[in-house]
Amino acid sequence: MTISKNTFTGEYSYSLDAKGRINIPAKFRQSLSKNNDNTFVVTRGLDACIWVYPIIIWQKIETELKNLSALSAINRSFIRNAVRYATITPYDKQGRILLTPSLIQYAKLEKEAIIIGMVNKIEIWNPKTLYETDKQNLKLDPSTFEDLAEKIIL
Amino acid sequence: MTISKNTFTGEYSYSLDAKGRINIPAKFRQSLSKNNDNTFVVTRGLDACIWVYPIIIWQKIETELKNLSALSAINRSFIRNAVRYATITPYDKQGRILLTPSLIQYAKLEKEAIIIGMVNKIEIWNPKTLYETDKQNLKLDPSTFEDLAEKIIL
DNA sequence: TAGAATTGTGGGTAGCTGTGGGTAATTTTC
DNA sequence: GAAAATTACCCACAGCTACCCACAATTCTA
Repeated sequence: MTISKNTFTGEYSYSLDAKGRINIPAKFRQSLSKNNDNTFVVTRGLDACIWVYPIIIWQKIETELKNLSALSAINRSFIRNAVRYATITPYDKQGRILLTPSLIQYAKLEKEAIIIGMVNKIEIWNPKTLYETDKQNLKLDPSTFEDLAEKIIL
Repeated sequence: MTISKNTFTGEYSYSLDAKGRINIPAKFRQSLSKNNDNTFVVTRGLDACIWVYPIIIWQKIETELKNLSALSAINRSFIRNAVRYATITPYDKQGRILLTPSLIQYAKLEKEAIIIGMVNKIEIWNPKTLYETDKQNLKLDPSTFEDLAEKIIL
């Protein structure tokens, strides 16, 4: 099989229900390798969104974090945000994961949500916040974008 | 076999059906190497068209994206824009791929569509848009082409 | 040139997906 | 320890998608 596992692409529109559950797109679930045990890890993203990792990938990240120097301020901040709010969440028979109230509040999620595949992780956004963030990003240094694009996009 | 694999040339006219499916020219499918599993990746082009990659080629892009650190906001934004419109699509027994409504809208596709081989990827255009873009490009500074000519031997 | 195979296009349907809600089990509170 | 609140697990169902078949037009072959 050539299709790579634990890799996610595409943008989907889903809805958060009254119980705080949200469906993970079927395509994403099918992309999971079996040793994930139908389980994700959800945590705060560095943007105002929720990050969802296959548990296998998350375990690698944890290992790397242990090796990071605690001296750097950015590392400390990253560890604090990423690890502290991380929750292990298996999905139910319908393919939904349960989000904690804290994460829902952090991402300002309401009923409507955008789910984006980010290659090795998944992002869950409030559509409005995503739109605002997109607008902000246009102001980032365009030459860096072009450098990246020339290197990566064929 | 002399023609190199995963390489596409020529221009074809095909039609998008009511379900959003479009046929990939048989010659293009035959050019695919077997490890593609009859699968393409479709995404937004930089022009108002749809880009179609053999999945093997796309996976190189994915690998590069995975190596970008998520600590940088520019990287995150770049990854998001690069993959958010990308969908993995195997073609059916008749050789058709399924386009998402979002992509169809982006390329302003109607029933008639032009499919162009662009060496390592394929472009799908609305004929009108292609015609307009061609006209625009004639107005570009001819020295741009000369710069390219120095880099690439035709 | 005639027959055979392939190609492009249309449509039907079984099964899956996304969403809502119910109930029993568990935990919390007083 | 009993009542209340929360959680985990189950079922239902409408809408959609993936897959299948059909067929005409074109291309290939002998």
